[in-house]
Amino acid sequence: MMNVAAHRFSDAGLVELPGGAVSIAPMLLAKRMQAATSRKIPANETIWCEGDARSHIFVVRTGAVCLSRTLANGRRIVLDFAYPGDIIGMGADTHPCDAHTVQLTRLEAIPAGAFKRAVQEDPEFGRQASIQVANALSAAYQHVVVISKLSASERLASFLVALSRRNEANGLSALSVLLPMKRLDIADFLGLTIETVSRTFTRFRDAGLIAMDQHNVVVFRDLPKLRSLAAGESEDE
Amino acid sequence: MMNVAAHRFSDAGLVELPGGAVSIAPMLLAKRMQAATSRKIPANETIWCEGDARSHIFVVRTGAVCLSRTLANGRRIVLDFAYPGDIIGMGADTHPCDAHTVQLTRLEAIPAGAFKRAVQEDPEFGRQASIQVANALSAAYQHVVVISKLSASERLASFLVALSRRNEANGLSALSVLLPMKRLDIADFLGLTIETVSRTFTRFRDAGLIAMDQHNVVVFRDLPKLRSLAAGESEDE
DNA sequence: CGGCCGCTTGACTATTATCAAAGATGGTGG
DNA sequence: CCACCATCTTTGATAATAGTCAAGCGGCCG
Repeated sequence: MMNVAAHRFSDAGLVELPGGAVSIAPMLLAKRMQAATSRKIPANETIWCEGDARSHIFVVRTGAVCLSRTLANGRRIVLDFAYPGDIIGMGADTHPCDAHTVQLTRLEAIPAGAFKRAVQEDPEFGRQASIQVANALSAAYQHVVVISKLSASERLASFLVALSRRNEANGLSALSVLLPMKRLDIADFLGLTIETVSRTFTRFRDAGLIAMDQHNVVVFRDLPKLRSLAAGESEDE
Repeated sequence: MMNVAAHRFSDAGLVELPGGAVSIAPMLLAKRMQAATSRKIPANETIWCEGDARSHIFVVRTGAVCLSRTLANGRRIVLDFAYPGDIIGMGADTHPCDAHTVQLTRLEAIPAGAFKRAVQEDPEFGRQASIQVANALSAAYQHVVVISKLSASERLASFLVALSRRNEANGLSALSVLLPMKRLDIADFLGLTIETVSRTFTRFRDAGLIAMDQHNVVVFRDLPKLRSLAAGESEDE
């Protein structure tokens, strides 16, 4: 239903995904935990850069991570956000994107070699990986849809609804969401500018679709309408 | 370097990919050919629809296939084009997109069951699949970049340059390309309208970047400039 | 030969980006 | 604890790019 690529939980245990974030079931993860070390990273810190050699696979424990690419002339694109439970840094030998924290974040770092070995030794592990990547690819396609065919309002609605659904999947309320990232990150994820994102938030508020006490807490006042917007079912067409 | 997702050849033999197209090495394909039947399909014919149960995996032999999604209100997005050598229709049990021919196309149809069995029986087969999907995901990310941050000219340049590189990879000239698909397909792939695509072709022609005798044959007159455009290195920034 | 389909071109509109500046917010040090 | 500063967000005015609406052109097929 949305663009936040990796935030789909599955009954599978595994994972693999070049640059994107993937969910991992606790038990299978636990099997590999002996090799992992924990790292605590402040907000707005770079975890790796595009082109860096991949040394570790990271599991997000707390906080949030932003995965992005930057073009020659400085234009930046956010490809995905990773939240607790997501795993990031898999795939090719060199990272295809930058990764930075958007708030204080705790990561488990699993050496790339150990992870690779685990995938090779356990065929089921590898099979589940394929499924996860296929899901991530579906999500990336959905991101293409959102960016290429939805208006500013529809894009922001789609972003908020995805966060709402994620809350729901985690047993939290679907009626409010926290926005750990900055407006710039949201804008670059949705292919908009910070001004347009800000104005759209204001319009949503004025239209009674959401309420915002602080600018990183959104309370939904008309979730059905937002969902309809997110699906591109707007009246104008 | 581009968005035409599946058009990356690798030394791997395999494949897997929800909706997208993937290249397959001739030899490994041959091993499975006994189960395949050939189909010849006219232009503008639907191969499958979004939501259909997946019955076969198809290998494109000649022609070209367009993979697309359509939103509730009719807006359409082209996710990928598939050319000879590409394999389409893998992934989930139901197709996540529509597929239609853009010209007379010959397909090899491999029953889904036979394909699945082959993947399960041969671990290396499955491992290569993961790699292919990872590549497809990288390409999808690149598509996101193109659509969210490039101007109309840059998007079209990126499309043309990708076709040029594909020719090159196939031992053909990089200096001209054929466009088997309609303007609408190009527009929906690049997140533009047919009018904008048409105007951009005209501007490229007027600027001496390309020559076009027929509207489906493009001859490059300034490939370096086009490549620079495609990379988003335009002077205006 | 005629009609249809797809491509091109033109005039105008609209959405979003850009440029600019004024509030918030949060953290730091006095 | 408060004040200040840097950073982020919001708001406003204007501009530019691409979309929309409309019409004309051209080739292809019946």
